[in-house]
Amino acid sequence: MSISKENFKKMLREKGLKVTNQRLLVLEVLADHRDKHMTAEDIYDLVKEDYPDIGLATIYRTVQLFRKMQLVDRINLDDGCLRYEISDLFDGETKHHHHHLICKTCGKVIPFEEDLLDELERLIEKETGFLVSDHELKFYGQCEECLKKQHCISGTGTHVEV
Amino acid sequence: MSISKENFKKMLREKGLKVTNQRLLVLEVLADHRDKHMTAEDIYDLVKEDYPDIGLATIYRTVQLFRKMQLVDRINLDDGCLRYEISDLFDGETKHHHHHLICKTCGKVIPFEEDLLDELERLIEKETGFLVSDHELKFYGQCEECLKKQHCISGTGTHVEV
DNA sequence: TTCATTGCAAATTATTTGCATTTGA
DNA sequence: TCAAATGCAAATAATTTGCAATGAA
Repeated sequence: MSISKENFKKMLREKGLKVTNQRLLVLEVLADHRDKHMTAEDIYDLVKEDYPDIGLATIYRTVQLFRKMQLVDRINLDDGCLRYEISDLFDGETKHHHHHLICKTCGKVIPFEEDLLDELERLIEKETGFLVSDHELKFYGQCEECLKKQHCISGTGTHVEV
Repeated sequence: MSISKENFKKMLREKGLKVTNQRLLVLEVLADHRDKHMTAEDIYDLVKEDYPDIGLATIYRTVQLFRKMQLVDRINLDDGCLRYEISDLFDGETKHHHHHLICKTCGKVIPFEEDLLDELERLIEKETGFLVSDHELKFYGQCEECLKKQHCISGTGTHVEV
């Protein structure tokens, strides 16, 4: 099951919510940046290019709404802000849920895909009765480059996309 | 390899750092609350009982130091604050690294132990060259009780220990 | 003595909220 | 028309930081 832009509009209307330019633009920006980890500020700056009057509060309210609609996932890379990415429910492209490898030295964030966790989810459901709907998995360590040059200019820990 | 209280003092001295009452008390509080997820505020309140003059900033600086010393792990349960627990390196008790099941309905946090991730860590190291030193895994969903009484008084989402 | 540490208060910063105004249905 | 949505500014709240005073070695 996949959600298209038209579906999205219908979903809003069905709930008595309104289709606004702001909502469409936020969705578009997120869809155009699949697999990037976007902060509210990042989204804000991009939407501003098309719609200079938008307010940051609207971005926050919109991603909250999208999260409830299961249109975006929130990720936390422990750098002091929350990040958002469009969910695999939107627009079909079957994207496996991925994990993040976070380099403690240079701050780089590397995505890693695999399905081993499905097995674990089933184990949890059997053993605890807890119904899993989502998960977040982060690995901390050192990336290949930083391992090579151990004398790597001791990084800032700032978020870096890969 | 396990770190004792004496080891801890030695580690500090070796680095030219000082053994203070505040540091000893924070360590003690954390050790006495294994498997609880303690906020800085929680630690602060408990240390205050023995040492009423301690400042909150000292708690923050101390857990930062302990993290660098690998004495505590930091966990993020997405409730707006960071939590700390003593690491399995301290005082021997072999505690498996555990994961957290977070109930979206009532906010309960259930620990879950297993070792499946070791396998995954080895896979990552082989495929990406990334050296994993730690991980954090959270599952979101609904706990058994909330599933039963779906009409569960729609929870606050506040952190609840189990 | 001397430099690391502390407590306090002020600063920082991501996110949320109140409210008057605007806008989609 | 009218409730939902927005932009703005102010509020919130966890964490960090500057600095003078304190304390461990």
